[in-house]
Amino acid sequence: MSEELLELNEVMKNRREKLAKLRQAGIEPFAYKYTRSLVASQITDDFETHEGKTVSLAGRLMSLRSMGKVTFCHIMDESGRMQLYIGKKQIGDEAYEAFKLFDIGDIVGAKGEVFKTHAGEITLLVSEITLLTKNLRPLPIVKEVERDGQKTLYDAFSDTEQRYRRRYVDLIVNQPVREVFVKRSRIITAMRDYLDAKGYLEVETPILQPIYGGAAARPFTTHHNALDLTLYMRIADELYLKRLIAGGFEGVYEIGKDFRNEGIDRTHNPEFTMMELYVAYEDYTFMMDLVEEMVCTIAKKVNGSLQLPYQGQTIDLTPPWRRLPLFEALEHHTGMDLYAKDDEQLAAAAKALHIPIEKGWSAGKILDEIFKEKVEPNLIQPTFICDYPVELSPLAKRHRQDSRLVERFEPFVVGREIGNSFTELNDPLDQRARFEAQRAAFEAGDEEAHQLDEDFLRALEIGMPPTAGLGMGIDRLVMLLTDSASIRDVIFFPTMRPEH
RNA sequence: GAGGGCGUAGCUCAGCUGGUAGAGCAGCGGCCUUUUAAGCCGUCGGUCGUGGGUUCGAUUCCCGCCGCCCUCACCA
Repeated sequence: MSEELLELNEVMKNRREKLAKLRQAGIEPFAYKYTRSLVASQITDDFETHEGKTVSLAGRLMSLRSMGKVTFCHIMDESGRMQLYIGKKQIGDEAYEAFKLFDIGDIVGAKGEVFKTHAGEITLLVSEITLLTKNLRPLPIVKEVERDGQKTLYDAFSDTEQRYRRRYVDLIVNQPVREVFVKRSRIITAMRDYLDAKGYLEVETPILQPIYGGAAARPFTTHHNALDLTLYMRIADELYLKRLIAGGFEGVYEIGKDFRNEGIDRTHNPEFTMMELYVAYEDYTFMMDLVEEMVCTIAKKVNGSLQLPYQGQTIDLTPPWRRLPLFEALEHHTGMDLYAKDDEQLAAAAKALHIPIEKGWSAGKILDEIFKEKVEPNLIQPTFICDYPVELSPLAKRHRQDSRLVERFEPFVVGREIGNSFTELNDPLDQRARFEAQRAAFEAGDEEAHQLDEDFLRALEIGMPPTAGLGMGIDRLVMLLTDSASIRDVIFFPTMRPEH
């Protein structure tokens, strides 16, 4: 403790001294409870009703302006801010002396009468101020001034590293950050409401899995001691949810974290939130309609509009969204017909388009690369790209009109994939063959190839009805609907290296 | 993993071609009973991310390391 004190800066030492002084004066600096009658916005939203009434509020001290015998300050609760007028005359000499030991960052309870100052600000004329929690570590002091309706921030807490590492501070001093996370919560609620209203059942499936599957990705590996067993953090929910469809549920969804052992950037975090939905007796065209309707329902609920600004662009979610077969999209953006071409022909095409590829890449991989370079960046307005090559989609059912393709689509917005969907492969023999092909790819060095899941095949052999499946990246959807540039801005605690 | 940028007081930032650091806010001490980036006077506060090197002398130049951001690669 004494060693720790040596490291404290003066401000922090000072606060601890005040803490001791308060205790000496018989004031407990960490209260047990405070009963408040209202929150700040209830008063500011309806001043007439509350004017002259005595109310009690609780919140964090965000500013202090002492004029001697009178101090003005603002407290902030979850709903907003309220100015307090604290006068020696009103609260008494002894209480005013104690109040001088309060700091910005303290959490207080305030009881008083609602009035408006000469300057016109709704204020609490405090008769009783109670310390609820003493702040021992100074907060960044952000000052906000409004001139001609324009808000200017002074000394904003803006260091991204500090903001992500100390999100609790970020949330206190940066109001827009709080709003993003409130909206995130509302988006997920709206999605759940939509799916529940359709009669689908929300379920939970294992996060720790002995065989990881459902996507092409490298997993996190862990170990169960009692079973002496290697387990993987799931990279997708897919194979378990489809077992549930085989088990007789006709519509199931899960919202939860997936984990992929990959790099971190603006659109990727190692743990991220995914919604997966499976509906029996439907196919991917059904799922396209559903995605359109669901995203629009959510957008209307949380933003009140189908038009939304994203990083300087305007996105219009109004259905119907463009539906574009992959090879048409490729032809449109490259001027080349790339359908049914072999590895060599595609390699030549890539070369002609100045897209670097590596030796030994499969046709699917080259197509994927050309797509990413030439098509994806152009998919600004919502677009369904559909009908992918079969080798890229080992869990999707072959296209009913073209066995080289699968019935699959991915919704794109602002040049970014926000989901993935297909008519699910329910032919266990074809599924086994696809797994075998994946095993071959893995043995050839593709670390992200799917693993063969014998039990999943067993479920398909029992019989899974025709089924439509969907995965949606919740974080990316939240980014879109909150105009956030980085996935870190929509995840409370993004993955970071430890500080020391 | 590669390339680029950044890291100075609690917060936001200055610090030119090397001479051991400044401002505003916050803090502390005053004055002040309707202020609102309150004001005025005074004052405290920094192993300049970290470890080496060059130099009489390094926040400044060089190298290693740590962390963050951006771009690329990998991926959703």
